[in-house]
Amino acid sequence: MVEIAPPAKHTHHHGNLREALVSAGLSLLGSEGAAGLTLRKCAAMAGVSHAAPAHHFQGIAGLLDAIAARGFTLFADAMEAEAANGPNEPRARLEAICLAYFAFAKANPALYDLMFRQIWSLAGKEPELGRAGARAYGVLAAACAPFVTDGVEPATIETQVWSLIHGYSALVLVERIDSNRPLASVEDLLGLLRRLDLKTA
Amino acid sequence: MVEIAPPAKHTHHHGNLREALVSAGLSLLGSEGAAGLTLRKCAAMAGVSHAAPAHHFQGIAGLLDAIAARGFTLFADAMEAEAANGPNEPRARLEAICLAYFAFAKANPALYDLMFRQIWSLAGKEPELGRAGARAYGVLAAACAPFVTDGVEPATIETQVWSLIHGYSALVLVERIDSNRPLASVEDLLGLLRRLDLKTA
DNA sequence: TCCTCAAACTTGACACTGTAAAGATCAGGT
DNA sequence: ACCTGATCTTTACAGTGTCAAGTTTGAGGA
Repeated sequence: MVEIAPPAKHTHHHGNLREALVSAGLSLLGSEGAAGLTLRKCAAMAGVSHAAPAHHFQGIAGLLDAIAARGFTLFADAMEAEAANGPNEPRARLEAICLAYFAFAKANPALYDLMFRQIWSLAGKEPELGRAGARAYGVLAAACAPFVTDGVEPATIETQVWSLIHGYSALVLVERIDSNRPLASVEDLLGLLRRLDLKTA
Repeated sequence: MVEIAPPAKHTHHHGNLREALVSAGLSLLGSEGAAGLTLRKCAAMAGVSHAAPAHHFQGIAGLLDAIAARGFTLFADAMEAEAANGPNEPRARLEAICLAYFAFAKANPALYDLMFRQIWSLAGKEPELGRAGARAYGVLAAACAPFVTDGVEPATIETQVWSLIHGYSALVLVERIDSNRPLASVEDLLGLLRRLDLKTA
């Protein structure tokens, strides 16, 4: 339980409390999992009283939203980086992004879980979370675009790809259902994507 | 908050407390969502003291496991029923099961969420939950069998199908990520499954 | 029949959670 | 200089799960 960015000289105001609380939350999520993410622990890490986070984010839901928004930003960054590194060919690009998607979920299971839990509760407000989520969606949608053949909605391809990789990630995080028959590898999963038609325009 | 199966004449022993607690949990999950599922509320519904559930299930995790196990049983029942009603043709059967899968998730969002959350924490023990989960997996695996062509592992097809429908269900429960582009319909999603090869043996 | 004893449940306490109201402190404008 | 509003603290409270210790019940043996 290390203090994150404590004030140099103790003033009453923290200076960058919002940032410190989100960082503390990400840290707790990584070290202790979802159960360890607490208003009071975040407050302690940031070196403020336990009621300070509730004040800034008006309740724990707001803090979770902010953490999830940061998560989506990191998520989009990771996918974009992977896409930029690989070859500029549609199928390879899509697969690279899917692999980055899965790698992120596997590396940050509690955060990934929180992200998709929080984006549900967002009822129109919390624009930061909405924007971060939309950006992540955009990265994947762009990779899907070359596979949108004439007469089919882009949403169809996007939903198919997103469902497939999200479902696989969720199932892997959850371990296998039937321990007698373990899940296939990511590469095997992507076999289904290779059946998508490439637009021939 | 209605009492479930209260004892006719008040004896010290409840008689069928385990059953009453699981039913109470399912009821709470349906009416108030995950946040409303509480040891103490379940106890009140079953007409026992707040510590009784913890005694039977040694902690709330045990109660959640039992509820999730019941959920997987209902889940497998629903998929089997749908498969039995439809035509005995591989593709139609697989699609019917996927639609039943999605319908169950949509009808019982909190329960569906709990099921996949709990099956993760099960560390080898809690055989009831493991068995119920394996049965549900078996229903879907059986529907996948006709698509297992020579040279590919059954787990590959099963993982592809399970990931696709689970991912879609999870995304729908979570609402759309980018509200500017809503998710495609289930039927559109199943378009990807129609690209699977049928075994020609 | 009565006794014993283990299991089922209750009671009471505890630590911890999020929330709310009210007070203290500080920054900045007039 | 003084007010004003935002920031943070203090204090209190209801609710959560868990634990230890006590009470009741029912079943099985002497």
